[in-house]
Order: sequence, then C-alpha cells, then structure tokens
Amino acid sequence: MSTILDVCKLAGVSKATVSRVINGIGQVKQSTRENVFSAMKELGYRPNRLAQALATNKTHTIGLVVSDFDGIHFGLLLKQAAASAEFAKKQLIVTDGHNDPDYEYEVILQLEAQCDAVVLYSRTLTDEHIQRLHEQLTIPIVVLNRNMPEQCFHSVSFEQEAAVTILMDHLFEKGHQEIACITGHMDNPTGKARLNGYKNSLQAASIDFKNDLVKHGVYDMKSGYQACKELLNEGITFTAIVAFNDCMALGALKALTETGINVPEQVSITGIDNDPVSEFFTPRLTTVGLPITAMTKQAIELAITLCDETKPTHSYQYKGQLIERESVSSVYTAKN
Amino acid sequence: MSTILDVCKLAGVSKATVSRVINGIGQVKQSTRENVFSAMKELGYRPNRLAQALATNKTHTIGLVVSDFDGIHFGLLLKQAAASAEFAKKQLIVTDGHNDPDYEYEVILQLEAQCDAVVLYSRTLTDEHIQRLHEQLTIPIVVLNRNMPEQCFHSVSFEQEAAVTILMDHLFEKGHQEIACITGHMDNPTGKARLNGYKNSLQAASIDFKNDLVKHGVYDMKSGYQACKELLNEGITFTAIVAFNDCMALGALKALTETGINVPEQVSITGIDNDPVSEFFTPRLTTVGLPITAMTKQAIELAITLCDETKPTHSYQYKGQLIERESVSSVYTAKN
DNA sequence: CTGTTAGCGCTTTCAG
DNA sequence: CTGAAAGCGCTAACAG
Repeated sequence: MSTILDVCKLAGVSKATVSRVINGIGQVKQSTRENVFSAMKELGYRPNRLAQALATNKTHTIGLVVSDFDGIHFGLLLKQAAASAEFAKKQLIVTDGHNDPDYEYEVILQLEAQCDAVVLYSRTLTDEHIQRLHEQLTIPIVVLNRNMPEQCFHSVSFEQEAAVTILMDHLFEKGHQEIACITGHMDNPTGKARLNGYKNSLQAASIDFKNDLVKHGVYDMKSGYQACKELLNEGITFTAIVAFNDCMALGALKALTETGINVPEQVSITGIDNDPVSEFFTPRLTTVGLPITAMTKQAIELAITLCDETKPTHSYQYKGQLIERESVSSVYTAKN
Repeated sequence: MSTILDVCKLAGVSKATVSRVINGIGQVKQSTRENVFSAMKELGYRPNRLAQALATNKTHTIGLVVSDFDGIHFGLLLKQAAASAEFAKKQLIVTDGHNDPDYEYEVILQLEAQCDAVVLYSRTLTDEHIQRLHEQLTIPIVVLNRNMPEQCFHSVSFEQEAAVTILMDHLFEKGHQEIACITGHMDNPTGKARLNGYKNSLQAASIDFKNDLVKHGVYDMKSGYQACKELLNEGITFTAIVAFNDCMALGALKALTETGINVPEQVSITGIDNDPVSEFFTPRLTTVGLPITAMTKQAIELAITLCDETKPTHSYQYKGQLIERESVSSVYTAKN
C-alpha cells in the first residue's frame, strides 16, 4: 500500500498539496492537480482512512450495539441499519453485548474513538446505565426501542402496551371474553409493557385476570407451539389467543391445527410484528404491524445527522397498526 | 476523552511506561504499574483504538462485503458473522456493493487499511475481479459461497448443482416424471448452477426438458406464488415442483392450496435452504438444507486465522442434505 | 498557489 | 526497570 509520501515523490509536491487534491479543498493549480491525480492513479493510491480519522477526529462511522445477536428483530434491524448507513456513505460497526450489561457498557465506551455516533438497541442496560453513558460519552447516542423516562436522550421507540391493547379491543369487539396470552421473555421492559397491555385491557373490560390463561414463550415458533399445547393439555377454555409475536402465534396455530381445532372457527389467534411469512400461512394471521424497519431507518438517520450538528433531543414514537386478516372470527358465528 | 498523556502526567511516568502497562508487555515495577492503573482508572482512560491501529498496523477488525443487503441469506449470514467475530473479540465492519461490481470493487479496496482480513459474499464480481483484488490487496480475502475455478483463494462454498440433483433424484424415486421448476435470479452462478442441476438430472433420467415447466422467480414467497399460478393458468401438467428455495416453494404451496389442489396428494413440492419456517407450514416442507450459518462461521473463522498467520489456500465445500418431510408423496399412491 | 511544521494518540526501538 | 525520540499516514494552520 502506497502512502501519501509516495505520491509526493512521484508528483514532486508536498504532502499539503496532495492532501488538498485528495480532499478537494484549497487552491491548487490545475496542472499540478492533474499531476497529483495521475501519480495517485499510477500508484493505486488510496488514502488511509484510519490516519484521516485520527487527524480529523471524524470517522464517518456509526456504531450499532445490540444486547444480543439472537434478538428476534436482529435480522431486519441490521439489514436496515446497514442499508441506511451505506446510503449516507457511512460505515457501520456492529457489536453485541453478550447479554451482559457490564460488558455492553464497556463495549459502548470502546466505540467512542471509532464512531461519530452510536445507536443502541439494548435490553439489558438499565436506565441509569444509559444515563451514565450519556454523560460519559463525547459522541451522541440514539436509543432504539426504549421509552426513556426523561426526554434527555434521542430515542426511537414503539408503544408496546398499545400494541396489545389494539389486539384485545379487536377481540372484544368480536365478542371474545376468554382470551389466552402467550408472552415473550418477561425480564425486560418490552415483555412487561405488553403484559400490562393484556391486564389493563381485561380490567378496562371488567374481565377477571386468570393466571392460567397466560403462558410464557420466548418469541420463537417452538415456544408458541408448546405454550399452546400446555393450554390445551390443562383443559383451560379459551376462544382466542393473543401471542406477543407472530412466530409464537404461528406456533400456536400449528398446535391447534394438529389437535384438530379449527382456526378461526373454534379459536381465534393474533400476533404482533406483521412478519412477512404471516401472510402465507392458512389462515393468514391477523396481527399488529411493528415497523422495525422504519424505526431503524429513523434511528440511523438521526445518528447520522447528529454526527455533524447537535439537535435538541427528541423522542420518536411509533404506534402499531391492526392488520386484519383471517385468523380471527366472531365468537357468535363461531359458537355453532 | 483523556489521552495517554493525561495518564502520564497523573502517574508521573512516560508514555512508554503507560504503553507497557496497557499492553502488559515489558518489565514494569509493580508499584509503578499500580500507579498507572489507578491513574487510568481515575481518568476513565481508554486507549484510542484508531491510534493503536495506526501505530501497530493491526486493526482487530474483519470486513464483510456483500453485493446487496437484500440477499436472501443476508440476515442469517450477518448474524453469524457478527457472532463469530465477536467471539474472537474482533470487530466487524459491514458494507454492501450496491449490486454494482465497480463500486463493490472500490469498497473492498477502501477496507484495506481498516481491516486485517475481508470476507466477500459477492454475486456481482467476476472471477477476474476477484483475481485482481487478490493481487492488489495486502490483506487476506476469503470468498464465501462461490466456487472459484482455480484454487488460488481461500473459499467456502456450497455445491449448488448437487442440491437440485438430490431433490430430483428423490422425486424420481417417488415416481415423478413431470417436474416443474421455479428458479431464482438467473443472472448469477448460483441460479445457473441450480438450473443445470435440473437439466442434467432430467437428462440422466432420459426425460425431455420442457421449457414450459420452468418459471423464474426471485427467491421470495410472492414470486413463488406467482410462478405457480402461471403454471396452473397455462394448464401445464406436472406432479411435482422443484423450487430453488423454501420461500418460493411455500409461495407455490399457497397457490396450490388456494386452487384446491392438495399437497402432496396431487402435487409434491420441494425447496432448498431448510428455512426455519418450513417446518411450521402444513404440510411440512421437504427440502435440502443449506448450511449458511456453518459456512459463514467457517469463513469468518478462517479470516480471523489469516489475520495472524498465513495458510495454504483451501476450498471448503459444503454439500446439502435432503430433509424429508411431508410435502412429497409417491405418484403411485397419489394417482387414485 | 505551495511548502513547512506541528500535531492526532499510540507503539517501539534504543539508551541508560 | 524507565524515558527520549522517531514514526504510523494524514490534516491543518501559517508563512511565503
């Protein structure tokens, strides 16, 4: 790899001049500019970005930190993040926190010299962690999918509780009263918020909460399948299932179908996410769309903006939309 | 952000000494080491990785370049790449080539100073491109999912043609003769190799190739659905469908089911990939597993090894395995 | 319009 | 065991 000095020698000019033509700034005589260009070309010269970054304190890189690479939305998130970054000609450095808050905290601090901004999709860091990071870091940070209590961060989040409420209201409208619930992990704000949505909806409808009706899954099809099997085996009656994501809803669908129970005639099912595959199952799944792609785009673009200018902190809130398909029917028509 | 100089002042030592304790090399008196440590801690000092990289010419990062972020395997690939890199305490820089060979070529060259090795998952670069890169680059490169003609590169690939052959043989065994084919993109080696698999299998079985039986999809469910619709609308007879991936097979399944055609009683369907969802459709899809995760792991680990030592080039070849489920039945039992 | 001179933050001989 | 000094490749005043 040739360096700027090689170009200097070949073109017979100083480093400053070469630097000027590389960056297209300052005044350079047309003829010498051409000289330099042809020298660069002849050598296959390419400026060393590391050196540029060190000298300018600008890396043109965005850091993306997630708690864990197994997260359910990781694929789409990463895809959109990579696309948005690329579009703005920024590089992307991707890191995970091994699901360990302390490790994750360290990782973020490490990123400081290597990025112009960080997007954080964390499910292990506490609010205080994030607060401390915010104070300690000299680069801006955007928190994705997390409702921060105080609006002192840039954040992009989803109304988790409302997503379930939308589903419950839809089910109530169709006359359902006995609604089973398949949750996701309960050790993080998302799971808790969604369960609150379930409980509060029941309360608002004056229906008693029954512990037997709620089973815990881990957001994959298998756990949805198993949760539903349990429900069935325990002989609990229910006319509908609210699953905390599409995968588990689809797993439950499989369990029901296997058992000879018709969906939606005998049991209605709903999910959350609007996973692309949900449309291809039979019956097509009714769900609440979670715009993870749009949210990620927003977060990365915000981070990119913050690289160059400071903006007052703002919290972008996304709300889910009901996508009605064929996995829910009215209890009244279903009864017979 | 404090620098090494701040630590020097606070601890009352020179840069060299601080550097020694940072890296744990050379001889440092226990007491001064402790001094330095506490100074670092007090300042919240963290070495600047960029500066370290510039000074040592070691970046501890792996570059991953894909042609396009929309690739069908991109999600899993990225996930595994990120995980493997993280495991080895390497950073990952992810970039795409906008599906443009020239751009992609440039991007890879840019990465040279920022990475210790590059993994390339390209569908636009020609073999000569890769050859030129290989000569031009001072860092090692691992080519993923690409059979290179000469074994002069490190590569990890999948036997594309064999995957289809396995499926065809399975179908022949079950008595199928009229086998429709839903391909993927035909502008790259993968699509071409798979189609060759289809054609060669037919030839080996002395069955004429009929152009009407092959429809082109783009690897997503929708295109599989449409391709199957076309087949149906054109009134072509077939007893089985070989789709070039699971998504399209599942789309075709949907089209068939909608039309009131039973799978596998009337038509058998097979895919490629062993997508996790394939198991949750009814009937569960028979497919050939494509170990993209294992392949990615292999590629990244190889790249990481190459950061520190040179190895003779080797080509790792992965072969698909038939995963028999319920979407294929024998024509003989199906006839009635 | 161009060159000189300091750095950016860290590593690494080489003396002592 | 420790420090001085040179250097990684590039940028950025400041002179001229």
